[in-house]
Amino acid sequence: MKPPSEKSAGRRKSRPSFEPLKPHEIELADFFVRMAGILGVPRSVAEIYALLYVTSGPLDFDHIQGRLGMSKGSVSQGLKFLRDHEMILSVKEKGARRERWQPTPSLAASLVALLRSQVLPALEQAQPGLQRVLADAEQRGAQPEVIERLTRLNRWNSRALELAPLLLPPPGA
Amino acid sequence: MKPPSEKSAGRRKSRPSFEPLKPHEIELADFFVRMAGILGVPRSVAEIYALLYVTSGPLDFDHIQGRLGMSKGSVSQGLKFLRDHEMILSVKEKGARRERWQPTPSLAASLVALLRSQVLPALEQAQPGLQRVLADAEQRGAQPEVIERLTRLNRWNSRALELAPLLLPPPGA
DNA sequence: GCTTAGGTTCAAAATTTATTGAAACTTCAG
DNA sequence: CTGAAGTTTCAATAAATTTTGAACCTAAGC
Repeated sequence: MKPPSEKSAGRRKSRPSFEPLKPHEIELADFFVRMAGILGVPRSVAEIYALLYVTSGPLDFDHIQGRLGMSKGSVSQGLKFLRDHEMILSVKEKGARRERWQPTPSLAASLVALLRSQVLPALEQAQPGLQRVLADAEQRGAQPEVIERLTRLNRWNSRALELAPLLLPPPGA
Repeated sequence: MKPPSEKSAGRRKSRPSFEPLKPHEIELADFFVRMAGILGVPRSVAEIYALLYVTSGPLDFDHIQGRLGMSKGSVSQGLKFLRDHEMILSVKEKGARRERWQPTPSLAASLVALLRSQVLPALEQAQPGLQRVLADAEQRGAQPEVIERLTRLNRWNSRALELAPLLLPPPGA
């Protein structure tokens, strides 16, 4: 028994009216939302990913919006985020107008890309500042204890920057 | 030239009036704040840690509050957080009333403790739910593609839980 | 060229998270 | 026991983040 459809005055575009998430889908979404929360990724993004993850085929914009009951803006931004971090792929069929999305094959790779994009810039930006702080401390004849700490911090930072490209190969490897 | 001190009517307790952070201290604090941000740790906590980190001796409550220009509540909560995550140590001198704080020797260990406390509970809590979602999918005869994904997710989760105690030994190891 | 499906942008509104400060609690010295 | 230093609690407020939705692009088809 289909729902009577929203006041279809003259039947214009047969708005599909999507189903809300089923319990097992909600449960998975919750998992992704919690995990994403640790990295500061917003709920809506995690929900989109989760939906694509439990769905076998690729989904288009309207399906995502409909099933998650989310605004256009959020879907657009969420897809952008996931795209930028290489967590989803577009599977545009030939001759078709709309794009359809599905998760990247490897969730592991996706997470790595995400981490990369969050941590690396911070490390890079910090580099000169940290060096300056250390130099400053040495020059002012700070306590050896403090110098030691700052030195270690600098070493860490440099090493992390050296290692990063190996562990987290940039787009193209 | 000391500041004239706040309306000292009769000189009661010689309120110390702490210096604001110096440029190099601010720079380091910024670094910690940014890094902390990635893990969702609030600014005030990162600032406290940074201050202890660039200071040679241990600091007491009032010094922290004074130099950071922060409310009592924030300092108390911040210290609690850092304590709970084993990132700072109390060095109460014998016969003294107040506690004095300094960073734990190993920043690495501190970070590990922090991660541990954020990630582990999420993984643990997720375990049963994820298994349920997978069982559900199998029972409903979901697409092999989806089953495959959910299986992998479960494997990941279990492995992470097995490995966790090795890499991140719980308090006492 | 026009029209429009399909998406994006972005300022305003809603929500979440962090900070404050006054009151309450604890503990030690006397 | 009393007094007060030292700290914690927590409701109220402030700040930061997320979501929304309506206006605005942009390319495809006619």
